[in-house]
Parts: sequence; C-alpha cells; structure tokens
Amino acid sequence: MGIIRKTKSVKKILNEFQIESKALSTLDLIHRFEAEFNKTTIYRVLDKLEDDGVLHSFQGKNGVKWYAKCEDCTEHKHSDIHPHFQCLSCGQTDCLDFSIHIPKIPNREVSFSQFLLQGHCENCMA
Amino acid sequence: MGIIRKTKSVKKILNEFQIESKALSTLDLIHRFEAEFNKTTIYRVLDKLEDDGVLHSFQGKNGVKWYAKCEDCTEHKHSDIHPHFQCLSCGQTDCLDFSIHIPKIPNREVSFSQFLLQGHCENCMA
DNA sequence: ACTGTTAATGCAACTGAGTTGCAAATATAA
DNA sequence: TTATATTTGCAACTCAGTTGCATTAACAGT
Repeated sequence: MGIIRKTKSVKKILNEFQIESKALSTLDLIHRFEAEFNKTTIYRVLDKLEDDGVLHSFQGKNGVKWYAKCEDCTEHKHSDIHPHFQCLSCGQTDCLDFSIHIPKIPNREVSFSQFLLQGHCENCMA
Repeated sequence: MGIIRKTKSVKKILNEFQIESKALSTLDLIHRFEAEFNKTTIYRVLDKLEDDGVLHSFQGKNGVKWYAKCEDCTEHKHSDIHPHFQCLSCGQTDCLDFSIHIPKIPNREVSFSQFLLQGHCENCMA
C-alpha cells in the first residue's frame, strides 16, 4: 500500500521525526498526539510510512516498537546492519551509523537482523 | 529471589529445555502445559529460572519473549554477545554459539545487547 | 513419619497494547 | 465544485501479561 494522501496526521507525525533525530516509540507518539489523533490513526500512519520506506522500525527493550527515519536504510541489506542504541536511564533511543558484519552461518540463510545495544547515553553516564 | 522449591512445574518446564536444545517462547510453554499448569505459574517459574541464571531470555520476532538454557551465558558479558536465530518459516529459534564483538562507541556505555538474526533454517531453505 | 511454616499455585479479575468494522470526514483528481 | 476513494474516529474487541488472595504443597525440624 503506502501513503497516498498528505493528511494532517501524516504531516505532523513526520514532523516529529524531522525535529528530533532520534527514534520514537509507538506509545510515545500516541501519547504526544493523544489530544489530536486517535491511537488507531497513529498505528495506521506509522505502518504506511514504514511500507513506504520513509521510516523503519525495530524492537526496543521489552518488545516495544520503535520507529526512526533513517537515510541509509536501503543500503543495509543481507549481512550488514545498523544497530540501535537504547539508554536504560532516560530511554533515549537512536540509530548507530556503523554496520556490523554478520559471519556466514552454515546451513542458514539470514534475511533480516536486529541488533539492539542497551546501556547509558552521554547524558546518563556516571 | 530465585527457585527455592523443586516443584512439579519447575521440573517439567526444565525438562522441556533439557529434551529440546532450542529456545522456547513463553506462549509455546503456556500452550504445552495448558492442561497441567496455569499460565500465571508458567510466567512466574520462567521469571525465577531466569533470575537464577538457569535460563536466559531474549526478544524474538514481534517482541515475543523466548527463553533458552544456555551453558555459557556468564562468559558473555560487556561487549561480547551470542546472537539468536529465528526461522521465519517454521519459527524454530535457537542460540548461535559464536560471539560478535561490539566496537567501542564514543560517549556511550554499553551494558547489554541483543542480536536477533531472522531467515531460514536448514529444513526450510529453498 | 508428622507437623508447622512459608513458598508456590490456581483462579478470577484486571490492565493495557494493538486490531477490526463501520460510518463520517476529508484529500485529491476531474 | 463535485465525485470518489482514502483516511479518520469511535467503540468494541482480542489477547498477552499482571495482581491479589485464598488454597495447596514442598521441605526443614522434630
């Protein structure tokens, strides 16, 4: 499918990713727009933006779904991935711009990968 | 906390991990024992076995929680991890016994990491 | 083996994320 | 401006996971 119409919700949601260069969780977005948009709309818009390749998603801590606008997503295929980092103190989550090479695994065919690093960001380091 | 008593449920659940060397999801275990144990019990036993270091957990596809008995878990600390593999056809999920080195990231302190590979296992490869 | 203590269990009710169907609203092409 | 097809809001629903509490069962001490 994909985004067909530039509706208010699409524009506003995309704007959130524009002004912050980090990842945003579904729940965070639902909360930010709870006065303005129904949660169903948020789920649907995020789904479509991902289908369109505008956003990509990944699982954070506790299986929570995060979205980020990532410029170089199409490059990262097969055995190269870009990892994500989630701060365990403040929760800030973002893409890391290096890639990790996955060694060939005998008798397995790897098509996707997810790499989540958890720890403390610059602000939250002791 | 941790396991204090060797109850029927603890023994039976551990046995499942003994006879299969792969990972099992919470839902799979709840289903396997639905006639025998309450789901609350399954959740609690798995929690405790993880606290005890007998099992370790990780997030699979769609944020589903998986558990596996992993012999060498304590070795894998800081910047070395062992990845997990999930087959997108049959769903079989297990630990991979190699480790991936995580490059130092400036201004971030990494304490945990999760690495999930998805693709096709030996049986499901075209 | 028996008993008392305390952890473990089952149950029912609850929470909260995510989904679905449908009627109303709105973006866009003509 | 209008027609039409997409998008939205709403309400109801599903389902994984949690909680409180009364009952059951493991096990240490005798």
